[in-house]
Amino acid sequence: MTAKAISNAQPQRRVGVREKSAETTRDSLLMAAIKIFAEHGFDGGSIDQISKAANSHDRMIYYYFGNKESLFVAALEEIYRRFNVAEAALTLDLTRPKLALEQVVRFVLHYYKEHPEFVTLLNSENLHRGKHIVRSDKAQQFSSPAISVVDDVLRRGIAEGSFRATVASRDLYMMIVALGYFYQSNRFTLSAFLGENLETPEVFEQWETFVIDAVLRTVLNPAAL
Amino acid sequence: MTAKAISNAQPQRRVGVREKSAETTRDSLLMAAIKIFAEHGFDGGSIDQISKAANSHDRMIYYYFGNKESLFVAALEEIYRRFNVAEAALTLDLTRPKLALEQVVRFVLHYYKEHPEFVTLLNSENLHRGKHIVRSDKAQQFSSPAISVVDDVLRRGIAEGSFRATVASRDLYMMIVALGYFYQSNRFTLSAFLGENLETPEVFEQWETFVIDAVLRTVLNPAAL
Amino acid sequence: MTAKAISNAQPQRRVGVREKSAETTRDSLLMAAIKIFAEHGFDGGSIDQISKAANSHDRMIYYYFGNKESLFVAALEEIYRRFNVAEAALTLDLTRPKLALEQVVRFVLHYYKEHPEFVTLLNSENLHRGKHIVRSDKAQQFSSPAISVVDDVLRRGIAEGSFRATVASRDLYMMIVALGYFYQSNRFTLSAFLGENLETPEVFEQWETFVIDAVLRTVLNPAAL
Amino acid sequence: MTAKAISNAQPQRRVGVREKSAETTRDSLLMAAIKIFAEHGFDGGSIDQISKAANSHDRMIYYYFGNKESLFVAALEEIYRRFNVAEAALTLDLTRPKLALEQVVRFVLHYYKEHPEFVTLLNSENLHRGKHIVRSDKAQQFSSPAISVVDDVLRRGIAEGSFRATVASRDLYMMIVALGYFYQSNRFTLSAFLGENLETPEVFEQWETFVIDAVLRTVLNPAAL
DNA sequence: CATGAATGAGCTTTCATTCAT
DNA sequence: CATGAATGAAAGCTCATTCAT
Repeated sequence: MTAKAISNAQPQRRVGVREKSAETTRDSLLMAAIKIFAEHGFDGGSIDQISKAANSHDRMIYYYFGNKESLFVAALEEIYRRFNVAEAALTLDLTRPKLALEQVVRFVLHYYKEHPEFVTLLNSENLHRGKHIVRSDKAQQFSSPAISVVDDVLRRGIAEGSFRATVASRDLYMMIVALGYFYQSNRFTLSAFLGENLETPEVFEQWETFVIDAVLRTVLNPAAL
Repeated sequence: MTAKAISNAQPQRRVGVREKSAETTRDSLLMAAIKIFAEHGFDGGSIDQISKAANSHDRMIYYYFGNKESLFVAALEEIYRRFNVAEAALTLDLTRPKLALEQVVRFVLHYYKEHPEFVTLLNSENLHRGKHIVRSDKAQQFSSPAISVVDDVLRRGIAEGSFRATVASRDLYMMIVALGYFYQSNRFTLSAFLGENLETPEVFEQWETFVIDAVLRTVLNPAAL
Repeated sequence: MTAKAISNAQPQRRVGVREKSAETTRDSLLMAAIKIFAEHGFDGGSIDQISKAANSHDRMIYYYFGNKESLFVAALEEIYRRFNVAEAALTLDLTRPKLALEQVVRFVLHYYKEHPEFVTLLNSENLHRGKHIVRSDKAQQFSSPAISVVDDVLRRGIAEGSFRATVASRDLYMMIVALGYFYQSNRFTLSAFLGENLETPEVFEQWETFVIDAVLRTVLNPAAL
Repeated sequence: MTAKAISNAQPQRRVGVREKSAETTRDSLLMAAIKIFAEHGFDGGSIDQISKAANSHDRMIYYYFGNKESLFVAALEEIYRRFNVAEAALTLDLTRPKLALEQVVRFVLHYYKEHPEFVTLLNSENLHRGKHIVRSDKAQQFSSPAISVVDDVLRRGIAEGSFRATVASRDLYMMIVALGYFYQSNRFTLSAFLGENLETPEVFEQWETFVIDAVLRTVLNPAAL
């Protein structure tokens, strides 16, 4: 699937090359679905909005995806795929575990910031108690890469002696993700309640520094601090 | 629950002897709104569902709250009020900052676990970019108690010498909340991806222990570890 | 009923003098009804709009008028009463029938222009095939003064010899009213179709001159032209 | 009725063999809209009434027209189109201007009598201050034919010497239309007030005779009377 | 004299979806 | 491969009106 190739798919009508046309329509519907579901949630986003955003028709969604739920599942799978692609491109210097861990934290925080649809789609899915994702065959395989990256770094640090041996990679992974996710997910209510706009670069950087510090202090042997 | 304290009670009247008083109708609509909005979000929850859950009628919601959005705002205000009430009941031993901080973490994690509506309502509000809460006059005052509790503990620990002086109370507050919130908010997708059910007591306790540890390591002077 | 005394009846709450209070509420509801029904018609105007415009409550309309239809009848009667009051104040020089007829035309055209509610309420009533006005005991008595004025002038002119004897006063009355009413009633669609704004004073005056001319030419003996 | 000529037919398609073609559905909705709006006005006529009168469903109105207002605009355009079609079929003997003018008056008065929907729809539109018609691209072009017919006759009469040169065609047009329109539009309240049923053929004919006389006396040179 | 509470039916509009080519 | 047409249910909301004090 060539996701990047289809943004602004306005003139997809009468494309000329017959074989490409189908893929283009399907893809632009999927892109539109991600956008609309991210903005309005599963319930708030309508089939009509999506098909219009894709310069297509309601009927095409049923043609390609069957129904609204399956379209949502496809959207979820697509954003996870993208996350994994981005993460795979992350090259860590495992010989320096502390630095590598810092890189992981930075990557996660920036990815969430630059891909708010990732956060809102997952929120929508959790509101529905994960009922869509369990229908996906690909669910399990999505998470493993992410957690294994953390696991790799953690093992190296322990082997090296700078990291504490009692930290579970699952907990460390969840900690990093939680601190990145929450900031993005709740930035509107937080901004209102704290009286401080969390969307300014300065506040974000301050948070990033704090999170790196907190993660390292959690993981490092006191001697290595 | 002290109904009189509830906000926006426009139609004031003598309570009288009537079986189903106005106070009851308004309150049961609000309780139902919290329940339904928590389960289905703002878009997914319908006026009809709510009025039926409250054994009342659609029309009454408009009579007491004006429209769906104002009802949602009232629901948000109510759950924040409840959180603050619960937090106010928390008695901390400020002479022992480390223990007090642990108590705060435990309180937050348990409150989120036992009040999932708090999490889902806030998620729904953030999906709408905080547009409802900015309409609330009470927004600002809600957060201050929560963050000031953390601030108090932090100051004491710093004064005592056991806590590092460079930690911002806002960051510490957000860290605690993030680690509690995320676990609850994303437990369904996390369970699916990790292949492990996060709703079992054992996993929760393990997480709680980890969070306490992480928070303390972030805050404590290395010497005090 | 002191209709003129109640415009801007905002501070009618806690009026002090007990007896006046009721009349004030009833009157302000009636004034509001005329305004709202005139602007939105019988169907388009709501009980709620009216009671709010009168700084009162829905319930009061039922208290004073019984239901929406009776309120509309009361509004119709009131505007007819006002028209007759205004017409009664018209002093004609019957010794000069031609001039008197011109005065009648001017009066009618200006009354419609300055009382658009008269026109829109009657239109609304005609849309309902006059079903409300037939319920009014006062209906018949309303028209007689108006037509008798025209009749008086016409008789004088005929007696004098300047008017043609074959003109029926009913037709003459309808002609005058039609030319005044239509201009006001249809000014929006006419303006759109003619591409000329009929609400400017110049265009109105031009029309007035034309109507006077047309009426006189219809009535006068050719010799008297 | 030539359905293809109707405006705004967005969903174009092959007519096919289906029993209830789209053309039929759209048209019957439009016919029903004219009927219902004419009977109850814009506010009084409901989408439900219209769709049922057309043996169709609410949803189809939104499919073909978008919303209630656009349906009303389409109805307005259609009745104007019909009027113009009828007028175009009117063949006048311009060599005899006096007779031609009489024909125009007769045509207008009869058209209004036989098409009461024309009157009530325009009244409804004027109640809304012409807000719908200004949205129509076709507004301007509708009136020109009507007024140009009057203009043609008037010019001929002036050229011939029988008509006065100082009469404006716009005023003459408005006079004719006003006298026809008002009789039809206000026949219910007029009947009530005059105590005389304006719907009987005799009274109508008497009025027609009077109007022809009034119009001619307004236009003719005294010498030609 | 006035009001707060309640009601059921109706409103316009949008929903996800299927039919028939 | 794609489309125009159609559908029934439900959405949020407003309607005129009555109850009970």
